[in-house]
Amino acid sequence: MTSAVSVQDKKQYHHGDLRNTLLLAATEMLVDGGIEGLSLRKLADRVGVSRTAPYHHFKDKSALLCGIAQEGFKRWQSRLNAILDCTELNDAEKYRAMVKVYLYYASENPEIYELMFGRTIWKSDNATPDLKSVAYPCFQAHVELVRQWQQKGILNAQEDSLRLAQVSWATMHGLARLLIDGVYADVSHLDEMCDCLVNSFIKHDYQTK
Amino acid sequence: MTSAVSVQDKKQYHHGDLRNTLLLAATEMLVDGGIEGLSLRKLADRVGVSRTAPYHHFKDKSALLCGIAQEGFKRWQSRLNAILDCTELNDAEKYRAMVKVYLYYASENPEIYELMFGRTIWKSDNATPDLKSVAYPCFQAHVELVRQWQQKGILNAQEDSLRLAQVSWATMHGLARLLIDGVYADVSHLDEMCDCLVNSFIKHDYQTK
DNA sequence: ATTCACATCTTGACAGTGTCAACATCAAGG
DNA sequence: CCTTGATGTTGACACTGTCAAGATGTGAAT
Repeated sequence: MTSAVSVQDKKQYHHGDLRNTLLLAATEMLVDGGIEGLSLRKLADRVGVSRTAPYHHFKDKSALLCGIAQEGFKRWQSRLNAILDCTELNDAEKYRAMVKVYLYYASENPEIYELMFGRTIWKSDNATPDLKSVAYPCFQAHVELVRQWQQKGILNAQEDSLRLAQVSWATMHGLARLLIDGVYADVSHLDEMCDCLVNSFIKHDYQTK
Repeated sequence: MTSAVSVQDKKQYHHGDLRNTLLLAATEMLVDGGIEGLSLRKLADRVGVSRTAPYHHFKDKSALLCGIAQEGFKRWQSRLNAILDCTELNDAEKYRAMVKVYLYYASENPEIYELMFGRTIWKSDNATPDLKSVAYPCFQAHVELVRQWQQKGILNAQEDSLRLAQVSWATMHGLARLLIDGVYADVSHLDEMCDCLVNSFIKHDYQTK
């Protein structure tokens, strides 16, 4: 019985799981307080560790934010897969469902969404290689989806798949930004806007709405 | 001839036109250096005035940024009007032209665009009343345009005008953000993306491309 | 013309930030 | 055992936005 109470009671010099603890606490602080309100010093304080301790786990503040964004991508991807794997939906319904889930995810996690796709990380190439290795395939998968939907006659097959993927993503992205930043749109009519979006891209035969 | 040389030579205690000078210099600093690189202190230094002088002309940093954004809205509106007033374009061509000019304006003035529509100002309601009085009518005008295009059969008349205005604006906005922030799109295929965007919204009879 | 009020500009100060350098502590392996 | 490297700590620096108090000039009213 060398140290029976050490796990809980003893304040240990080495934290043991600081990296994860930081990511978790930072995400919490992000939810209430926003990116602007998140400082490394307050974060360290909250976790009960010195100001510069985080620097042994993240190169700089930007790297920490990339870590949070990464987690955001994973959660989005699992939500997306849940839709694509759903056997009760046909392809057109899957497209509509994807759009709605995308926008609900964005409006429910505005700060994380900002990190995933905002200038904070991407402008001036602050993105970690790790983050890129999640973010890029995420879009590649969308391009592939668009291609399939085009083949099935749901999306306009005359357009180049990559361009259509960029434009359709941009529409979701733009709507998400307008909602999150509170410019020209708010969540009160989110469903209607989603339907309007889907109807604009989907071929008329499938506009079951 | 009381003070013939005073305008240029004398370093005066009172600047005389500080507000405009600040706006101008800040815009310059914004172009090279980005929002992150613009600090009130560096700005004041550059203009040759003390740190806190700007506070007599702008309530805080945010108010200064609002001033720049306001100027951005004015310039965008004049560009838009130039298109709408052009007699050589039919209505469908005007829509296509608007989209292109919007995206070129955004990609040519990324930092100003960020101020006009980005979270820096709009998140947490930092926008000046003055700014709002330019930004809101700007969207109202877009709604009205959409309504007219619907009546002329260019845009889908079955959709609610407001929703369609939000979604179509969101598409331009989203594309602009992807371009500016360097996520999933770059300017090298801007024209193609614009055409793809227009084709997605415009009725088939008018897709002259 | 003098005075008074006000707009404008200044210096000083404060709390906060990210990050580097130097040092302390501890776990693990030769 | 003792060295090595991962991890945590304190001190320091330069930078930020912003407030308070005082200096300076301008214009209007007396």
